Amino acid sequence: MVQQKSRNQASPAARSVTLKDVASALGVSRTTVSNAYNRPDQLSDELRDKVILKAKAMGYRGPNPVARQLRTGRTATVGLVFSGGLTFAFEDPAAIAFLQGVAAVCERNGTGLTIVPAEQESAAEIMVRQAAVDGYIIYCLPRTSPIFSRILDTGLPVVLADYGDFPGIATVGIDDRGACREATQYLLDLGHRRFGVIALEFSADGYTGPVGVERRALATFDTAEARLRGYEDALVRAGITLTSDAVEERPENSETAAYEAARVLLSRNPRPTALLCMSDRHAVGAIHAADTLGLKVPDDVSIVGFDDVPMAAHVRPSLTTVHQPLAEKGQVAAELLLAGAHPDSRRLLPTRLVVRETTAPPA
Amino acid sequence: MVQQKSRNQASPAARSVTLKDVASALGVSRTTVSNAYNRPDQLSDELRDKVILKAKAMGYRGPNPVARQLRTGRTATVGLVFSGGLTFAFEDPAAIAFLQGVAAVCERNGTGLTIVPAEQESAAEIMVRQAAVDGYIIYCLPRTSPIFSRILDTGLPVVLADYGDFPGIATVGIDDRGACREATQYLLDLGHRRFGVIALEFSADGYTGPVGVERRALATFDTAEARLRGYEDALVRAGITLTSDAVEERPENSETAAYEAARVLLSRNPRPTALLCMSDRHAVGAIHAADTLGLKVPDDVSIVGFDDVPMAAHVRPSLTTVHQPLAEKGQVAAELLLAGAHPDSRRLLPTRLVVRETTAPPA
DNA sequence: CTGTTAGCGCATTCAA
DNA sequence: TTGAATGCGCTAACAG
Repeated sequence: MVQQKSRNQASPAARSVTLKDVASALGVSRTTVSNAYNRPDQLSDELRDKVILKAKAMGYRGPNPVARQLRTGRTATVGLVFSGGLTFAFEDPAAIAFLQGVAAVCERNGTGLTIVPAEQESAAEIMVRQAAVDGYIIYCLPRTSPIFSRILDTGLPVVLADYGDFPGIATVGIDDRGACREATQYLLDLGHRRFGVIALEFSADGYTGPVGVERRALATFDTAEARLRGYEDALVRAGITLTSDAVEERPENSETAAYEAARVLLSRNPRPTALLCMSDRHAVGAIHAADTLGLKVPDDVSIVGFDDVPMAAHVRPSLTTVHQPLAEKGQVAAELLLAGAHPDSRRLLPTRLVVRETTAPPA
Repeated sequence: MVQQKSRNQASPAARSVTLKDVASALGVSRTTVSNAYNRPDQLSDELRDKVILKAKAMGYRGPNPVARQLRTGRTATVGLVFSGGLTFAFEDPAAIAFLQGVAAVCERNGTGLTIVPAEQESAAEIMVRQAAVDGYIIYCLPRTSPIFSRILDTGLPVVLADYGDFPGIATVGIDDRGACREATQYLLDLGHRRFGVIALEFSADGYTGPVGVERRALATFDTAEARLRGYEDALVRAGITLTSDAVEERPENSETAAYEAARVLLSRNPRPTALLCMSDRHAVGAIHAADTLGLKVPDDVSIVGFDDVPMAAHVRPSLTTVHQPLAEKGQVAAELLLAGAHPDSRRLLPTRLVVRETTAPPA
């Protein structure tokens, strides 16, 4: 039986040609072959061509990336961790825009991008263990997630996106609280006095319903808490109290979820004249709910979203919403990481209220 | 100056603790430490705990993934190559749905997913060289792209998505031609006789305008050509000829691009009573164009899309379109790859025409 | 249950 | 320009 010398290797794949093989077949040193690929200026064009040609003829596929990574200590790849599973991530326009920003920088930089799902914790832990990356960007992962500490354990540079603040780790985000304060103030200035809030999840436990102090105390997602505070800032200043049943939490960022929440809020008596939503998808669901309740937007109820995803401008009526630079957030996150993710890095990106058609003075 | 023994290593990062260090500090063998992490059943719980504890105390971060990859010959990561740049990819609902499918399978399988951008060819070649993956899924990359041959050169398993046919490589796709034939037949049955087509790109050169035989001869994207053929199949059978100026190619899959194309087509005399679009985004742009031209959809003009992305059901009027299982396509691609991407694998997924509100008999 | 041995494939000094 | 030597950090046979 024709058989190669048995190798101490697990992979059943046929042993392939290595740089060494090419070198010896050619009677040159390994260095020379390596240089032919990686440092063309270190040898004569003639020799280089000869090497490459021979390599091709022998079926050499070029330097093995893994071996190079081990040798150089760099993978030229960043890891991106999403919470809530990839299915969620790729359905959420905000997450996609963020991803797009990250990807753009990676692309420009010749850096790979590895997606690490954090849906099932067990799987995620394995992923983090086995992923060959030079650093991580963490998007929307609850502080309490075990993945979080796993990643920190790797000792690799980390950038956090959309975390209020995290001493000792680089972060990028927006002033959620200020943005929401501004949006609410706008509604107050229009004359609104009765408000309802459709909130994103405070904690990754699937809770659905009104949000009271106990609920907020347990918050592991900074975003929801910061935004709610922003709403309150403005309301309190106007002498208005937001009762817990004026705030409906919906863990899922979908139109459907918000639809139901809006129906709950709009059925209260007295009915709120304005709905503050923590995402545009929620806002769209709220518009739909108002519609089916026979309420006109914005005449009977004003609605404000958050994010300013492309859809916000396209729905009818078009959405008044807080614009945040989602793709840019991704870009900055990637840039920060590529620059080493200095622990003191803190980038706050600007937001602005975009007034469109879903807001008006109350009837 | 306190200085470690100089190391033959490029990375300026501080040398970190290795498995070997832990082993010697503990007076056990490297195997034992390795086993403590990878094969808990190979040593006593007691010893294992001792090892892990000591490792932690020493600041050992666990087995280095790259070293493991080199050693095992597996990276447990698949590469996903998109054409047209990531910015495009993450903006295109169809691409995202595909990605979602791929990601879901990877997640389930504990496999990483590395996105390889193929926007700039030079950068992409570098990426392919340096990416540590066990195989590639190629989505929408023109046959003529140099990346294509680079990837084939790696000798790694490859699965092609949405390529008509490719001898010797595993593929997954749909029967574009048949699906379009069916959609067209439906319009014919409604009584339509004058058609316009808004086409996706035939070749990645940015060409915009009517599509004649010369243009089609150069096609490097199978999808556009197959779909156009499908339209023609049905038309020819009905004795109708599609002239080249009844087909407007728009390389960009956006509402805006289609809007313009539709204005061109709907300005022809006689005006087509039906528009066949190769994507839902194109169809939505066409609806918009009809609207601004004062034409009612579907009374004055029927419009058919392709893909059945979520938006298709939500726009008003809701879109009659060809449904294709986008996420499932991604799933199958990933499954095929994980199963070794046998060159003979060919999976054709079912499509179906979803009739909604944008089609009706001609006036 | 534990240790010994032998590389995985490469890039990088340093000397010639 | 080129080559020899070295080890990146780990895992899997295999033997004890």
